[in-house]
Amino acid sequence: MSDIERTWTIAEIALEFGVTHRTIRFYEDQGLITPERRGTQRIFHPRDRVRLELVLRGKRLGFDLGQIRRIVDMYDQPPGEAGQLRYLLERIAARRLELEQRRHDLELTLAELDEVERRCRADAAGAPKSRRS
Amino acid sequence: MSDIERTWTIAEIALEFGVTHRTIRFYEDQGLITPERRGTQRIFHPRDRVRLELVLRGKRLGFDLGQIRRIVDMYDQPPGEAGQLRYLLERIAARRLELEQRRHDLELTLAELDEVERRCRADAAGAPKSRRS
DNA sequence: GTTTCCCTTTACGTAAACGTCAAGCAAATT
DNA sequence: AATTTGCTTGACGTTTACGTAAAGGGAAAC
Repeated sequence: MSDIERTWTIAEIALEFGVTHRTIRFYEDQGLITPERRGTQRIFHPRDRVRLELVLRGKRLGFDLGQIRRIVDMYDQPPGEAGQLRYLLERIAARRLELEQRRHDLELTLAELDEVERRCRADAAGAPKSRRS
Repeated sequence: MSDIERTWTIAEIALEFGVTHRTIRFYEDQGLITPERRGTQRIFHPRDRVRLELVLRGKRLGFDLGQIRRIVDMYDQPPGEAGQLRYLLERIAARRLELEQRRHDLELTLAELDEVERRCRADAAGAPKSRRS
């Protein structure tokens, strides 16, 4: 009776997330997503959607697919032994450092954009005749 | 005595700006810089330095070389040419949107890292299989 | 039963931004 | 003169993230 777990086809996923079939199959090749196979067809479950979401966000953040895979792999680690947990914590810490560095660069870039835009608008407004560097 | 206009060699420029010779020649191929040629050698004038500076800043801001080319070309054109300024402002606005999306993604990711870490620590405390200090 | 779709795999192609030889000129030094 | 040093021009190689075409399966529609 219930949609205990809806599933999606590759076309639906591609449309919804704004990527092509090729992209999705490529991500599967890279081990970023692992949709179920019914015969030869791919069946996408909610967890595949979550992972794809993470992948796309990682891309927007400017990570390459290798790094993205390491990131998404962190999310469904089996709660394992203490050693593994410590290792995971280490990687989380490292990733956080990276992200915070990135955030810093981002702020710098936005500030520089503001500055360029400011000068640009000054040029546009200030009856420009000649300019010095 | 009259350093009325100092010039630089490709090696000096490369060292100073932290790029390789290959990069500089590539930028020349792309029409981003046009150093003087004395015989077969390249002679860099202050204006080449200015343009290279613009190129590198554009790269830091995340523009591709095609966009950068349009931007640095503005440098030689009648200052304040309305169309060109508008183009630059458009690119800046678009880039800012991307960066702000990125900042949002960053916050989400950092928050999720916190969450993963929290669960991870709960696991470590709740089901300790081995102890280590 | 055949056409129509959607999906599949395999495989080669592409673009950006250089890297990396290879081979050679030209001035400076020995 | 010979060597070294710095610069030059091709020209092919590299990586990432897919695009694109070829060839075909399986089921649903006609």
